[in-house]
Amino acid sequence: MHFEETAAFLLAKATTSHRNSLQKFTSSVGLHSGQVFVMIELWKTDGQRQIDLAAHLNLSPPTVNKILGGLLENDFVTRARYEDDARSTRIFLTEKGVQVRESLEQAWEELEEQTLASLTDTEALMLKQLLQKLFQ
Amino acid sequence: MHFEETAAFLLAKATTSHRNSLQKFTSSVGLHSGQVFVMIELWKTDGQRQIDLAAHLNLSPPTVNKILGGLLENDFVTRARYEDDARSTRIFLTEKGVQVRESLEQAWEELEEQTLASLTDTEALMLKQLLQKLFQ
DNA sequence: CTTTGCTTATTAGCCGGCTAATGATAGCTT
DNA sequence: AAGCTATCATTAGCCGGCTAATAAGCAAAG
Repeated sequence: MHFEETAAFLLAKATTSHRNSLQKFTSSVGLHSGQVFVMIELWKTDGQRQIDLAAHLNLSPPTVNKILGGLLENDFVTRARYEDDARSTRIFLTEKGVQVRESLEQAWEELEEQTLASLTDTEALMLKQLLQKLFQ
Repeated sequence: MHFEETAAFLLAKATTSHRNSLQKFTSSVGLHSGQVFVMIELWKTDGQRQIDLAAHLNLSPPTVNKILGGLLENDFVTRARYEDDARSTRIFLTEKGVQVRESLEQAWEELEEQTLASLTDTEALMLKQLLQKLFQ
């Protein structure tokens, strides 16, 4: 069997390589790669509970908790009690957290460009559609 | 900007998800996800130095070193001095390391099937070609 | 033969994932 | 009201990546 030619193999290899690129670009705006996705989710809907963030991000609650620790330390978000349920906390963007979006969008455009550099526009579109279909 | 529609975003999400599937399948044959790629490389060429493994796998030397630690502990590989250079070690498959290949190939087929379940044959082929083009 | 510099392996320590286990709270059943 | 159960956040601990720093050995220049 030629593992190297399977989609499972290629996808796994793509993981590592893409994470390295991602890390480079996000660090230029002061964020770690994992933190970015939490921020994107909060920009969509601010004030979510951790459990909801985890569900929306397709990540485990401990992973979200750990990532939030870093974001809290660096003042990108704050925690607040959930009024109706003492078990939960709600996560809110700080001013800094709101403002970093613009820098990230710029970095993201460069990342996207670099990611797709080896593909034609048609291929890029196909890739996006296929990825969406794979893990919707 | 809609991050969710970029290839960079979709790739990051897809690969995380894929790693979880991968882990499930490889653990069924007693290997961790990262160890699999080292084994695949050794099945291609046994007796490589760590530095060459790292280069072929596109991983950092410390990462390879750490993964080999686990493989050594579980008797999938052994270390031997490199005759011509005392700095290097060569990594060799054990009998167990050779034999686990068959089990992994079976598990890998299932993984591949599950990975591509939502795609047609044509789409699967396109995906593989695009990934190969992206990270060759 | 010594010194300087490069290469290899390793260690330490970080982030991003995960599972399993805890503790606190909410809520439902009785 | 009491007790069981489910839910949420958190902690501990693991693997897979990485960079930076260390130690050891090789090799070439002087």
